[in-house]
Amino acid sequence: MPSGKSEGAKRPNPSRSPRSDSSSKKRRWSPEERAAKGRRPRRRGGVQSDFEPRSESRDTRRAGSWGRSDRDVTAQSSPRDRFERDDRRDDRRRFDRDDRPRFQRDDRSRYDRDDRPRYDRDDRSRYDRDDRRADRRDDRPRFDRDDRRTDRPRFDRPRFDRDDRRTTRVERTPVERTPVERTPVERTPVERTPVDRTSAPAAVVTATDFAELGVDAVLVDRLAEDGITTPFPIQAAAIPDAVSGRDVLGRGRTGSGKTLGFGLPLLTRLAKGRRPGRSPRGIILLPTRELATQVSDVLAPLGRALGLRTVLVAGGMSYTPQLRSLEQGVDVVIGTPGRIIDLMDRQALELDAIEITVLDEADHMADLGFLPEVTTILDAIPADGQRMLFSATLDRGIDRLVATYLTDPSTHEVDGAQASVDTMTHYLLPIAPADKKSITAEIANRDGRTVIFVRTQLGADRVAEELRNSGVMAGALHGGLPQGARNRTLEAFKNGSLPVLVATDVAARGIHVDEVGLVLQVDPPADAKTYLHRAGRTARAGETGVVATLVLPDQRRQVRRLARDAGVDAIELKARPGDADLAEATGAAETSGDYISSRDYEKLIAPRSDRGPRSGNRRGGFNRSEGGFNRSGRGPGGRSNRGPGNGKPNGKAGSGRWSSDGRPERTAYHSGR
DNA sequence: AAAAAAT
Repeated sequence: MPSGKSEGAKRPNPSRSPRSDSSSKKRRWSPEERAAKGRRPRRRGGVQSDFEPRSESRDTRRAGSWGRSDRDVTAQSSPRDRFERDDRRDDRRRFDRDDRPRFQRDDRSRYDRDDRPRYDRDDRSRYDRDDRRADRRDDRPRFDRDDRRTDRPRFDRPRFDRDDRRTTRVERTPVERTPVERTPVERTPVERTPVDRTSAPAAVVTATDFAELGVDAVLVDRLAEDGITTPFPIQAAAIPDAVSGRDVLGRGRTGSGKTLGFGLPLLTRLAKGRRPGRSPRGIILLPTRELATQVSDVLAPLGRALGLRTVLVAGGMSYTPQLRSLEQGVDVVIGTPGRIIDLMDRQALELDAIEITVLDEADHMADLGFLPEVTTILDAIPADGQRMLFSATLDRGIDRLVATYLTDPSTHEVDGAQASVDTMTHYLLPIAPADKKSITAEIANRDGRTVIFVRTQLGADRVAEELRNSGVMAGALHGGLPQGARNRTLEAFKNGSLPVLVATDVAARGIHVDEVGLVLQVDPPADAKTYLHRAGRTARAGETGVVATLVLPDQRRQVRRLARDAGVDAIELKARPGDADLAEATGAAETSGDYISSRDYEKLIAPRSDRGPRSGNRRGGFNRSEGGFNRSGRGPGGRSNRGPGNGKPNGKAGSGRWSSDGRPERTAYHSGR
């Protein structure tokens, strides 16, 4: 087998492995050879692309034009375009594949590898993995997967739907669903699209109290006891249709009162058509346990006033109370998808008597990670019932759910998906990477409640710990914590003993805490929707609030764009530690540096001495009765680590039971100096 | 990436 062109040496190129029969591998043609044989130049896998003959002179290429397609030339002529494209993976890939000059490529990868990300990335991914494994490894994934597989067939159907949806949507929906019982009278065509798009809600709101909206008189009285007499815009808009039994899509900005928007009509309708039987007739699905708990806390007392029983069905909590409630019979299930399916599998929960279904944070529930479970539940619910989807950001993502599960919904949007313009101030804070920790600490050290958002669970733990090391009392909240710790941390934050909450996006949506004066995004949000939801933890129900986002040099473009997409008019303010500007904008204050031991923190979050789940009479999200609280702890054992005098019997803290719920004692004893 | 069920 003569090898094409010998260079004198007989040995094959040592870098090429021999074939299995130990004959030498065929040598690649050089570009010139390829050309001579009428082949097109190789496009990948070789070094030759740089030597490819081109029309442009070398100088031209050096000047930055690697393009030979019109596209690239265009891109080159508009630097802005080029950069924007550069941000996107697809394009990056395209550049790689094509003939991007080598120096560019090397440049980038060297930057990636060496500079910023190295320990960041390595550390993080390693920890993340471990973290995840610790959380999930042995038990969950296998089941999850199996579960999902069984879901898939069911889930494939919607995909099928997707193609059909546009054309057959109108005919198809009625066919699949059994004819609706509701009388046509209730569905006046005129009411079909009462979209209230207005930033001046008062002009549109006609009803001045809940009774006029059709809410049950008992509920109206009960609400009045709490001082709730005037409906918020989203409530005024959505409640009448919802009470009449129509399917509803509701969008109202964060903190605008959506919970009552669907809760009141749900309870009103169930109270009206009382029906014997133990199976629940209403169900409300939510994406996080905290949110489910909160909604349950709001609606349980209202339901009780009507003689309607509710049950909170969410993971991480004891089965027994949930099972017992279901056994005794409940009217409304409020919960998260996983445990609901769990109890369905155990035959403890039947959904075949459900008349009203609500998806809160519906766009999130339509996310890929949630959709299978959500559809599993929706498929188990009789098709002729009423369905309501609510969120601050209702976007196209819910189309499939709407097409499959809703009939002729009426849509109510109030103030669109935007942040409230007049009560929220947004800052983008470009900072130097080296300042990130100290600026975070200074901002967190402000007076009042602060929520800090980070991207990962590990990040939440780390930032909270760093803050305590700088003398700022802060606690982490994320899905990797035991449920008990999650509850107690949030409770401490609500009652004021914990001024700073460092959270993942588990707390991005829906969670209501009064008087959160500032939201600080240490990691930028994943998208504009997340920006809005995170921001919505402040400036709730008429309060004012500040949203500050730290921006590292290479995040500027991305974050500006996010803010723009979120419809936010943000002020950019370059920040250095100690800046007067920063202090004025955010209330940032120099930290004491007096480190707070993990022990002092654990005391703060320690389990209450009286066991048992939550006492039923906890006030829900709509009270504004919280008093003030002390600022961050100053110094080890600082007095402010104790709860404030707000009546919480927290005295028995130090019980040491904290470690018993499986959380390893942190070795926080490396002081930052 | 996070969240959501644990036997």
